[in-house]
Amino acid sequence: MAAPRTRTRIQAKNSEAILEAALDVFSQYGFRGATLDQIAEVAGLSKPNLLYYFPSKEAIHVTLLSGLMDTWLDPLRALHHDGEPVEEILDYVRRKLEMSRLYPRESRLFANEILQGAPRILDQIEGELKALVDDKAALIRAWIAEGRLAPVDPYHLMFSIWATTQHYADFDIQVHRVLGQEGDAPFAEAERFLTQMYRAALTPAR
Amino acid sequence: MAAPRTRTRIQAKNSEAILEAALDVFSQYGFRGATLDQIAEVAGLSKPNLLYYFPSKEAIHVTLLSGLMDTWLDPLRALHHDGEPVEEILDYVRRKLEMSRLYPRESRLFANEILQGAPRILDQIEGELKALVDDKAALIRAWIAEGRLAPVDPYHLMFSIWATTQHYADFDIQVHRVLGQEGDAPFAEAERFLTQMYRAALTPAR
DNA sequence: TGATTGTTTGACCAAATGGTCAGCGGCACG
DNA sequence: CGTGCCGCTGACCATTTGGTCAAACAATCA
Repeated sequence: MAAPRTRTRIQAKNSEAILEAALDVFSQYGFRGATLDQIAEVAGLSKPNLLYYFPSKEAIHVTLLSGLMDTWLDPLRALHHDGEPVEEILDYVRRKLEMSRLYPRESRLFANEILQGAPRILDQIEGELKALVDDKAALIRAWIAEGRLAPVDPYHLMFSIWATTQHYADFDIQVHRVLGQEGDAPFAEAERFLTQMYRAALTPAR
Repeated sequence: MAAPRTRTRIQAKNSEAILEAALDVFSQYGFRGATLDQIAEVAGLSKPNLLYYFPSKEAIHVTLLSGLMDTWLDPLRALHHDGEPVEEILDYVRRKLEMSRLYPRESRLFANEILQGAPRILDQIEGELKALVDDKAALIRAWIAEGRLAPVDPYHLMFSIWATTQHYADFDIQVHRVLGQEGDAPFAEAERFLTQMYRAALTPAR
């Protein structure tokens, strides 16, 4: 829709390069802070050429966000009702943390957008996202009713998982500076900590 | 330093109005996305008048951030070594959550700055913040050594507290839309959830 | 080869943006 | 009451920004 249908190789290559560059720039400066010139430079294209592939700055941004939401929800979709509840949720935490490690720019793009009031993805939040969350909240409530999970508010449980895992992508600079570490070390530590915390909080008393 | 020394009443009033307006605008759009015209309009002053009180856009931003860091660390400073460790930390969580509820703009301003690489507060992060965190981490380690707290990584514990509490300010729109609620209701629920979660995770096995 | 379609760009534009400045008005105080 | 400083503003400026367009250039295929 926003991008021309990817027919030729050139189109495929350049559209990809633009989105890749835009992800870099938007995720760092937010929508209003990013400029087409920056994106063009990172993409190795001229500004008019960008606008040959996308009708506007906003179209690039929207394309990125839409394409992203789907991927972003995958870890939650994979929360299945078979399996041990506590371990299922711990797996979800690990998948979500892995997303932060592998796709920090995507996480920041999201954070930026929501910080600014989510003007371009409110629909998806109230639609897809809410529907999926409601669905999984019901699953969690069922587990709790069966006594297989400590009684916790499923919505705030999910919020806390989002917050703690995305923190390592979004606040990456702070984490590294406070720890005085570099690279992926914090992620390994975070996995241990979060596993331990959520296991303690979710294991039902017996 | 950045603002002229507040001598007269007019200066006090206008400097305050400018910072208040700037907090509004910067916290919503980030530094690059905010404009002086916007700030001036919100403050009810003319743009040249803004620049009579502050030498530049950046000076306003820096003034806000510097003044903020101190307040922001207060809840952590209040973590005392006397008292029951688990309850001390739960109090800290509640204070931090209360900050998010009362000062969401401040939280977003911070989030925006860190998302963008914290160019203007890296020093304070590596200085004040790190020093305070190191100090409190030692306190937590001592509690653990005494067997009064479950053995957890103190740094990642603090990260998780920051993440979960600030989430309710920074991702406020998402929280409200997913819950289908308005107002402060999510904060009351969050307090219950976080208290429960951290109590479970921090209470030592016996 | 030539015609057609797809791709790229330099030059340009209007609007917005951060910032300047000369001067005007008003408040305070001797 | 006058004079001097504080507060304020309209007009202005250079630069940046999103976006346009005609024309040049490349790829493809009959």
